[in-house]
Amino acid sequence: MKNTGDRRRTIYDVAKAAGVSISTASNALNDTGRTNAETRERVRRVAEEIGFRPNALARGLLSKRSHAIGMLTNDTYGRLTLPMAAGVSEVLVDHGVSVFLCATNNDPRLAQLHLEALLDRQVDGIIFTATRLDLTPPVQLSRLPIPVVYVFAEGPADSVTFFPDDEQGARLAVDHLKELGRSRILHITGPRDYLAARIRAQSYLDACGDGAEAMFGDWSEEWGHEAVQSVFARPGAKPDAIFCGSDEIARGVIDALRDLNVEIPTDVAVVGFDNWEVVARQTRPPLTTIDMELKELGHRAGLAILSLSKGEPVPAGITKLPCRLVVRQSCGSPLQSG
Amino acid sequence: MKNTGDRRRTIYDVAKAAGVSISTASNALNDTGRTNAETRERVRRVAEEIGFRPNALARGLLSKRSHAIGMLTNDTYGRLTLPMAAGVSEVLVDHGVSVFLCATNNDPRLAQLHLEALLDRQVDGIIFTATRLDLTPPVQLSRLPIPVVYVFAEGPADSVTFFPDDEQGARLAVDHLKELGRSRILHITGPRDYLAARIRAQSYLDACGDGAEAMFGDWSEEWGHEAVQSVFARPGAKPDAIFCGSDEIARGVIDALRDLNVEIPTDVAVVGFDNWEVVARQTRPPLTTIDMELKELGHRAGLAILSLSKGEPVPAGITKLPCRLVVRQSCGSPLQSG
DNA sequence: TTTTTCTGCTAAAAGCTTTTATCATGAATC
DNA sequence: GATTCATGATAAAAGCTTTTAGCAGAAAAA
Repeated sequence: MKNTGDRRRTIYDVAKAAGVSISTASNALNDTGRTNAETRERVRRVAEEIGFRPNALARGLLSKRSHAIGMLTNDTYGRLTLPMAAGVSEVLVDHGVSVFLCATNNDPRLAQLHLEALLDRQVDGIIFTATRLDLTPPVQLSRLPIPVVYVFAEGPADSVTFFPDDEQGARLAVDHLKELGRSRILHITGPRDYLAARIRAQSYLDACGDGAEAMFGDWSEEWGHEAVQSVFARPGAKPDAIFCGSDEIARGVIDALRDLNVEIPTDVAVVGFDNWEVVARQTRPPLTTIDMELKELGHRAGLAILSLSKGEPVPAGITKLPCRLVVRQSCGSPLQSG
Repeated sequence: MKNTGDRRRTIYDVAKAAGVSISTASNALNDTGRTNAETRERVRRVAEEIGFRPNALARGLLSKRSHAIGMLTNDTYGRLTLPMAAGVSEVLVDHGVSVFLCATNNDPRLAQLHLEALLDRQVDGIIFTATRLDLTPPVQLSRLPIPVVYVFAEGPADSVTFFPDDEQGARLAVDHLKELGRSRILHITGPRDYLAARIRAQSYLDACGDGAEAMFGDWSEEWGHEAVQSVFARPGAKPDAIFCGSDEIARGVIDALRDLNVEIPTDVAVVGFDNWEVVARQTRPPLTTIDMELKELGHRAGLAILSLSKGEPVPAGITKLPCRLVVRQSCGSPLQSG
């Protein structure tokens, strides 16, 4: 007889069926107060039998913790957001915390609406995420009565923020190329006004020293193509490796190299950035690239907001999570190239 | 003096500040009962001043409607889910309804956990979405006390389900090619065990009649490439148009054609399916393709679950939403080709 | 035996809102 | 002047849970 009635079972039903008071039922179920072991077991069995599940609304109303958080994103496309959101949700579901997803489309009115809805719902915290590091939220998040964590987005100075470690990621790519014996490494990346592009480029320049060249453009395949054409058209030594600021750019680079009959990886090795599987797996040859560990970023943000919502201290400032090198075939193996 | 205290303002604070009772305050704010116009205004002004916002938990507890819904997805990647989720959220936020996003990763345990959490939260309904039409949920959704809507996923016979109209979408593609004077149209698509692939293929065969050929394979670029190579390697007439089952396949097709020095669109026109902008915009030439209107699908699903949760009737069965042709440059214009 | 301590349980309050039923008050009707 | 009516306000209940304070009974200590 599992909850066949039309109305949800309440703790009152449990108490009645077990022949105890409501408080005893509550104590038995939550292991609070003093309860006889035998009674406790009976209450629990009855609760199970009639399919009792506590009402999260009533619980939240009393405890002032709703065990829900809001995730505010201004990414419409979802390539970055969904893996992070899945990571957040995955790590929190085991703590009984659910996630409201709010897509703001970067529209301040929509963002404000979502924010108010979240506050009305007494969420325990908010995770703000964007599609780029240096984008501030479309709505004021700084004077909120609940904690806020920023992931892949710029927060105020003293806020808790998680970034992928673009500097380390870029170094990973360059070091990999160097280990394979490449020395003339070129960097083709996105627009200079993207913080991530600047960080990666600087890291590349620091690692490669003299002769290094970073070409800024768009986050597009077209730009990768165009950049390679211009580099191979001009006189002078040609690069033997290209480190790209994104997988899309890498894709354009690979296409252009093929058009020029340049062999990959024999003549030129290519490394991408993003590990956007659907692109990186499909290039010919499959692309060696840098994974930003978006899901892990989500895990960390989720745990951070969880701690903050419990009042536990979390170190403020920017935490950079290491990227991971994913080796496929666009650089060759050390053996091949050696 | 906007809520500078440490605790949220309640209706009790409003009542006190306005010098009325709690019930009067509630009536004034919600336009219920009988209230003097002057009192009503005063209460509202005070509420605004002290920054009162009703507690959704208390409200939901009483009304038994939480004004929240759950969205259960088994898509890890997010290319389909996030646009739909954004659509759902966008249409519901104006009705004061928020969306819990639950990524199940197709793991029954995780799905069960999420489902229970949603029920505990008294959500007003659940939207289940998958990455393919013929995938059933990883958890039992049929005997729930709340309505369920299926989007882009297979539901039980009498359920409310929304699909993109693959048949019409395929016809849109074929008709477009025919209008441009193409007659030998080939279809390269994904695995035969995907319902969507079968529907699109059948629609194509119906529209093209004799000589039409549908090649089933993978949803990958590689397969598109491979298929083109084999077709152009065998003797006989070559196609003057290729309708692809996905943009990724189309991308492989375009690459292969370029390798073969076949001009696009002069020699062969190409149409894709998905309007996955990041792919479709980046092919050379940019891809004419079919958009499944995922956001609109989300809108409709959101409105359906809203109606159902209010007890309003919603026609059961599968509703197919029309796809849209997005013309770029991979088919040429009627003028060019005419 | 009387007092203290412990055990197991319970009544009641609190959390915040909406709704129902009730209560004054002044105006209108008889 | 007595009765009805309409108005504007209010007290209290309901929704479901957890927690606090307290109560009875039994066991232990005096």
